[in-house]
Amino acid sequence: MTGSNTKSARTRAKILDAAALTFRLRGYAATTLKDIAEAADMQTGSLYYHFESKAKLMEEVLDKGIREVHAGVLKSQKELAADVSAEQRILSAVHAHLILLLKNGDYTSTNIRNFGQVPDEVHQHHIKLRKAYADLWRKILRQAQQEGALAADIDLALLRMLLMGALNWSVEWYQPDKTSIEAIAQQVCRMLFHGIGSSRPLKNASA
Amino acid sequence: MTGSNTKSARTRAKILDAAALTFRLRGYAATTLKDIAEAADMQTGSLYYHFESKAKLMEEVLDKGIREVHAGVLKSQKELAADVSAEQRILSAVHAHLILLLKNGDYTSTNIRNFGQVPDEVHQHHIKLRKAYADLWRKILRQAQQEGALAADIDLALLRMLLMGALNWSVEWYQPDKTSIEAIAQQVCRMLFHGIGSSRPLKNASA
DNA sequence: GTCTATAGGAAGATAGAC
DNA sequence: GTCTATCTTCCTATAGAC
Repeated sequence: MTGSNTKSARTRAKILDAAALTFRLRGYAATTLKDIAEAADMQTGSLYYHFESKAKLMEEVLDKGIREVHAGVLKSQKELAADVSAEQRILSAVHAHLILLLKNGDYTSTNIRNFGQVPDEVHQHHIKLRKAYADLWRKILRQAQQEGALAADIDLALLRMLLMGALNWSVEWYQPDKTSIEAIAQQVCRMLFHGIGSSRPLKNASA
Repeated sequence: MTGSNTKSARTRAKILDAAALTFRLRGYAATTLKDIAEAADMQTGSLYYHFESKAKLMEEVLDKGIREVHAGVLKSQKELAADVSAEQRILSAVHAHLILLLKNGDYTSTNIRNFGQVPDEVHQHHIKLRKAYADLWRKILRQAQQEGALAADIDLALLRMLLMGALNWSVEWYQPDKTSIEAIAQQVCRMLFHGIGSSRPLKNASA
């Protein structure tokens, strides 16, 4: 019945939202079910009608976080015209990742911030989805390299991890009222493709 | 008496090491004083002779983590010959940061992984040291730009945060038996300065 | 479906013997 | 300085009324 619109489904969604928010702010262990219940305007005991444990609740939040960012990046790629450059495709993926992380964000950023510190069972359960998302990026980068848009000697695994790190870390510093997400994505890609050194190709490179 | 070699000081250091290790693995909230005591071969109650609370213990671990990486990067800069290029200086700083994070690492990586999720009091206490470390990087990058080694239109604040993100994230993926830290640092700097695009300046650029 | 009440356990911290 | 024992509090989870 996922996604149905019964009252139960709506309450369930409200709890999940509250959990994502609270987990993101405080982390898994430091979040109590009372915190979540308060954020969802309920009593602690009532949560158990919808979720069997704190761990299961976290599992769903983490899963939804990865699914959202995965779907967002995938969509960004499908919406591109067939003939756009590899740089455009990567810019689009970077932008989509940042949007999901920083704007649509409690689920995805809970995922980023807490993945390392959940109970083993939750961690294990979640690994497959993480890998699937990593595979999407592998594919994007590999294609760019095969087309010759990325230098042949770039280590794609290293590049991917550095890029994910640079992007994911933005949850720690991003301020909505400063630079726009789109501007950040553009600058990331410009530095990435053309380098920060003064000898790099100039100006119109990112147009 | 910090750094003295009395028995008390040695026990204190042993507890701190155990705490850094355990906090890094499990996070602040999920770590119990019993965990720390076990890792230090003591009983829980005995910890209180040396530290007044779990929060104070975390404060010291976090402080030591930043101090170590700050000192390491500073040392890397002082040891360079006066005439090395900006790229060399940054490579050296990147390398030092990674070494502290990945090799000498429980204090620094506890810091990276848990900074967002400690009690407010601990967080507040720690902000100054974080800022001082950020200032060191600001200075390194600004100087490189002033010398003309970084393109004039690079946003240094953004660059710094992206770079810290890319480096710090390595605690999540680094495997000691794969690529060496030195090789990672070199590749990071090569991609960073010259870009990943196929049009970038070739080969000897990083020599 | 949501509430109140509470069981059962573990956590941080303290007291006092040695 | 370190131990054992314990206080107090808070948390997850369950039971049963409504």
